[in-house]
Amino acid sequence: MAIDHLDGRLIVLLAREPRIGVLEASRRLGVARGTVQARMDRLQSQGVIRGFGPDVDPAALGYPVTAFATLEIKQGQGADVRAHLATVPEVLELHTTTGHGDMLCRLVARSNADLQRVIDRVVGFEGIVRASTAIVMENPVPLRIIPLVEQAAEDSRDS
Amino acid sequence: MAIDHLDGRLIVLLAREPRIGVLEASRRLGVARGTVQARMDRLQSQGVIRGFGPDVDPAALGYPVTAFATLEIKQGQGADVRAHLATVPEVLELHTTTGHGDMLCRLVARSNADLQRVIDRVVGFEGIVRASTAIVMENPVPLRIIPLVEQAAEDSRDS
DNA sequence: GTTCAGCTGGGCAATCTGCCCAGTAGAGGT
DNA sequence: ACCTCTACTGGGCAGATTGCCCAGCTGAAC
Repeated sequence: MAIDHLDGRLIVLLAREPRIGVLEASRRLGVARGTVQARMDRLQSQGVIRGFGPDVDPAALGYPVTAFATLEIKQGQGADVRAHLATVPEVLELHTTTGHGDMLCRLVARSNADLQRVIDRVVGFEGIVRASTAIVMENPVPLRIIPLVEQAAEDSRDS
Repeated sequence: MAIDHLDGRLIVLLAREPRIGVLEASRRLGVARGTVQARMDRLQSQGVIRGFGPDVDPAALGYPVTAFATLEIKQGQGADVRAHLATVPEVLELHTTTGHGDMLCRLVARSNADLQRVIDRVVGFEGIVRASTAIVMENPVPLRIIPLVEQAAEDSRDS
C-alpha cells in the first residue's frame, strides 16, 4: 500500500526536475522506460501523486502577505461558513480543527492594510463568532514533502 | 508586474491539465506556440510559477493525520528551533508569526497515537517553551490558487 | 514618424510519447 | 519441485512534440 524505494526515488526526482519526461527519468533511475511509466500510472491512480499543478507564488501575484486565521463558529453554522469562505479568493485553504478554534484558514493579502479588507470579508458573515489572526513574518520551512517521501520509502525498504 | 488575462488563462489551464504540452496549450488558448512558450518562460523567471512539482498526498503515503502546532519560543532561540524543526520529516511547513505564538507549523502523522510521537519530537528541544496543537478533522478547502489567479488576472484586465 | 516589444505562422532536426511485443526473474500457492 | 502471475527488461515503430530559428505584422511609446 505504501511506496517502495524506487517510488521514493522517482518522486524525489520528479520534485527536483519536474519537467523531465518518462524516458529521461528512466535513464536517471537506471530502469526501463516501461517501469517508470507503470510506476507513475500506479502512483497517480493510487492518489499518492495528485497531479503536477503549477506551483504559483502568491507573492509574485501581488499578494505578499500571508496570515493564518483561527475562527470560532456558531453552533450548526459550519456548512454555511465553509461555503462562504470558499467564495473568497484570498482564502487559500481551510481546515476544521479540534482545539481552541473551530476552523483554521490560510489567507493572503496585497498588504497589511489589505489584510484588514480580507479579514473583514472573511468574518463579515453570520456564523462567525470570533477570529484571531496571526500574520506570517518568515517562512523558514516552505511547504515540502520530500523528507516525508524519503521517510516513507525508507520505512517500506525493510519489508 | 502582475499577470495579464492570458497569463491567467494559461495558469488555470496548466492547473487543470498539468500534463499538456506547450503546443496543446497554444491550441486551447488560441495563440501561437511561441507566445505560450514566451509566457511560460516569463512566468517562471518572474517566479510566478515556481515549478511543477508532483503534488503528493501525505495520506496516501501513510500519514492521514494533519495538525497545526503553535509554538512559543524562548527568546533568542529562534534559529536553533528552525534548524531543529527542519530536520523533522513530519514538519511539512513552518512559519514565524505575530500573535500569541511565535511559530506555526503543519505536521502530519500516521495516526493520532503517532502524532504524540511527532509532537514529542518537535517540542523535545531546548528552545521551545510551549506548544498547542490543533488536529485537522476536515479540509473543506484544500490548498488552492486558481481563484486568486483569476482575481489577479481580473485586476490587471482593466489596465 | 520611428522604434521596439510582442505576437504570428512557419520550417527544421532531434527527441519523446504511446503502444506494442517476447523473454526473464522472483514471489506465492499447491 | 512445479506452476502461475506479476513486474521488469529491452527493443521497435509511427506519430507528435520540443527547442530553435526566421521574417513579417501590429500597436504603443517616444
